[in-house]
Amino acid sequence: MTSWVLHIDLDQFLAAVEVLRRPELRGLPVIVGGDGDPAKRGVVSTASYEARAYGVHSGLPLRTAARRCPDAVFLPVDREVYEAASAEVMTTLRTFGAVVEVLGWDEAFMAVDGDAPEAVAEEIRRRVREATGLDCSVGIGDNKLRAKLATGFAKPDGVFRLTAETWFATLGDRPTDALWGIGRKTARRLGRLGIDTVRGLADSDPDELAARLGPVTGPWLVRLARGGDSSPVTGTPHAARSRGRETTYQHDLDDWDEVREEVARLARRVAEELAAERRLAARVVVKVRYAPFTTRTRGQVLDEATAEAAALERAALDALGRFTGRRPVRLLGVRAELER
DNA sequence: TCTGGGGTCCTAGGACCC
DNA sequence: TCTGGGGTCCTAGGACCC
Repeated sequence: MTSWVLHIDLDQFLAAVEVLRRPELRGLPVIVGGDGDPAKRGVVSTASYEARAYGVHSGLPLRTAARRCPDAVFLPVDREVYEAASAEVMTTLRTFGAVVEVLGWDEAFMAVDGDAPEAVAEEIRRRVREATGLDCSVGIGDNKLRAKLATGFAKPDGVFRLTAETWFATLGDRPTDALWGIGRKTARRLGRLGIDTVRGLADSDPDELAARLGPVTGPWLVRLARGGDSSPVTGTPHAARSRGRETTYQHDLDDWDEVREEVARLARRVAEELAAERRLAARVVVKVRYAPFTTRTRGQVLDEATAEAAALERAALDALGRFTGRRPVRLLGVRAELER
């Protein structure tokens, strides 16, 4: 009996949920992001396939999206609705009796045994569609990494299998940032070392890369390019290591009294959430993003672990006091690192 | 391209200790 | 007193992902 990993990924999730409750939007370019006003600061969370045809994608500033696709329907992010839809999908996946590892709102891994993973994948897609009205794609792999990457080839609304045998034929000539964990910056660093493709990275010397990119990162990158991944699919959700809140202001704050007030407010909000989850903060980190987008952080260790609002507020304000710059601020954040 | 908000993990450098 | 080397811990920053 063969063991398989399936990676399930909902297609254009946020946009698809919005179309479900407003069927008249079907077939239109739909862009979900920020508070739905493309004139404001914010980015695209999800664009429907119709909107993607205009070059709109996740992470694109809303203003730019509006310029590229002026006829799009812009909608605000509605967390609760997506969380509910996501929960329904995950419940459906659990009806298979396999281990399900949730990876966020719209993704999950499943560990499946047998000789017909494609049949299981199609059955998953059928049940999800029936229960929720949502389409998903399924990647099949002999480990999590290959299953995850397979999904990119399965989309939209399909199934794709990627194994050790087909790895290099499928991905060998692709740029290194096709891999899960390599982004633009790392791809450019690798490029400067003469490594441009997945195959090139796979053929690199792990020790050489360790010396240049770090003792853990170097060898890990080579393993990644070879498709190696021995991490298990785990159903046990792991406890959060940190909890935070941050806000980008529509207009920069230049009054430092207001900055202090906002940091205190964010700290109290984090404290509320910690108390509700019965977790304690060990350290508080304040983040300040100045108007030209330079970001600085300062941390403050707590005398004892706590979820008390007054203590978190005091620590956050202490940390804020250690910032030297008094330039206009576009974002403030407070994050609690939790006691293990 | 005027760039969200929620996270996680790794690295470099300094402090400190023997 | 111009001074080594190794280990460990902490902090700030960076990269990445959804």
